[in-house]
Amino acid sequence: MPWSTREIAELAGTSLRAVRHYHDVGLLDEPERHGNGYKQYGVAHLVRVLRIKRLTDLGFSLSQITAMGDTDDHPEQALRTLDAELAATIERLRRVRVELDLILSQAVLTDLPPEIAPAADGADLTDTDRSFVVVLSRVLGPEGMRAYADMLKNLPANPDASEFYDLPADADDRTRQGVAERLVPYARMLRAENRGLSTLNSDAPHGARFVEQTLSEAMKDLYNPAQLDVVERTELLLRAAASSDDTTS
Amino acid sequence: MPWSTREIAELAGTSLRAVRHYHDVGLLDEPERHGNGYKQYGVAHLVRVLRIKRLTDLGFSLSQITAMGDTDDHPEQALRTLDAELAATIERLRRVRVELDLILSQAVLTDLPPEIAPAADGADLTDTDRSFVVVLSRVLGPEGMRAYADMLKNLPANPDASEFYDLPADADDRTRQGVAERLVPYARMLRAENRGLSTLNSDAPHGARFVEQTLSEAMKDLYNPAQLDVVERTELLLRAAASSDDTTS
DNA sequence: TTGCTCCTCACGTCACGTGAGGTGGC
DNA sequence: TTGCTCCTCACGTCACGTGAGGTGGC
Repeated sequence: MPWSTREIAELAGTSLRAVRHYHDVGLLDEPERHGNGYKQYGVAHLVRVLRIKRLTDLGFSLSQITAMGDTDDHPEQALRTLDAELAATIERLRRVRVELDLILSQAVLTDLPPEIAPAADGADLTDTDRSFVVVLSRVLGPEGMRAYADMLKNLPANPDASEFYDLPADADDRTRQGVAERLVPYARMLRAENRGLSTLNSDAPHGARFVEQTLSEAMKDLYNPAQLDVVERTELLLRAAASSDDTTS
Repeated sequence: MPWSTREIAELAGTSLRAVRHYHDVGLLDEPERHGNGYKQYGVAHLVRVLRIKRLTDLGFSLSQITAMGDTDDHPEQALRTLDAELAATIERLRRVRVELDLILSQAVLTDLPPEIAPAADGADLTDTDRSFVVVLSRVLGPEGMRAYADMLKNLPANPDASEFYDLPADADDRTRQGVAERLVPYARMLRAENRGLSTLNSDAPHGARFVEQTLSEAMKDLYNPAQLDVVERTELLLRAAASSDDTTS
């Protein structure tokens, strides 16, 4: 007595549905049928299903197996190609694991890119800053990001910064001007450290113009009107100081 | 000016369709729209998409990311679980590669199981035998297969075997009887070697009864009527000899 | 009017899993 | 009649890819 569909499936260590699927895609010939319509599989079918099972277990797709045909000889080229693909996949997964281990060991935030994360660990960033850094990381290239990370590391603690972060949206004119003035020395220092960063803009993935637009967009989203006004005022004060330097020199 | 769908996609290093898919599955809130119906994304959206991108790159599924929610803190348990899964996947792929290398170095047939392949290399099997071995390999467990492989290795070359393999389906009675008689000594030897194999039937995956039915089914498919008849005659001759041993002893 | 970008359906991919609904022999 | 196995549709899965057909501002 020949085997039923369930039986070859079990003999081959696969599923009923898989065997039927192999019929559907033309990988496996349909066997003769009994009077009641039941399929009757023979040894040839079992051998075929076993071969398919071995090849899928190795990682071949059904279309690749179709391409190999029904011959006994092993397709050396296909095996070598698969081997190379497996090697590449393993390498990729290994790298992912290295990154995971890094994240786990440093308790580093998952949304910060790995180059910046260690630096950000030292300087304590607000949520807003963190968002800003995330945007920066995509807008600058990896080179720019390294420069930025360096800057963060060398950044001295700034007592006036919290005054800026805590500034309410409806702060009055005098308050804004005061904060801006106290920020000038700090901003000047940032500028000095910052040279490398601005020149690196040119190798950013999307071009310098795009970088500026994107960052200004990000700032509009992240800071309130009073803070944006303070940034503008600080900018003006810096320029005024620079031009008075020019005239006095 | 806020970002368009294509723009956040590019900023996040993903595709237009992926961003829309994240909306569809509720991973990403839809932003405000412009008068013409165009979506307008802000920094919060970009940060969210970047987070999704990082997590999918690490290997999380979208439903896992959904389960993590929108919080900044990294889900330590999820990261550890993923790490373990990656380790397991890498191990599995490594084992597949070892098997691939074995197949490649030995030029071994892909449809023979690895335990038997080296043995089969020495004894030269016909196509029919190979099919038979493939069936055997599934029907006996790995233990049984090792025993069978041992038997194959110790199998002395048999000059009368080819007479059996070449037997035409319409061979006459006398020819069949002759072949059967010449096979008796060889079959007796096989039986002796074979003890271990028969006792191992009990630990086969499907039970001893199933093993016998399956193998007899395989033989009916693989050998012609004359050959099957010879097998039966050899069997009878062996039994007759055994019982005459009993009476004489 | 011609291009370009945006939009919303909606089907396709891959290797099956999982019922739904019906049949045949005990 | 009840239970079991077999059969054939046919929709679901997962993370999007890929047109199809239409709109709005230059």
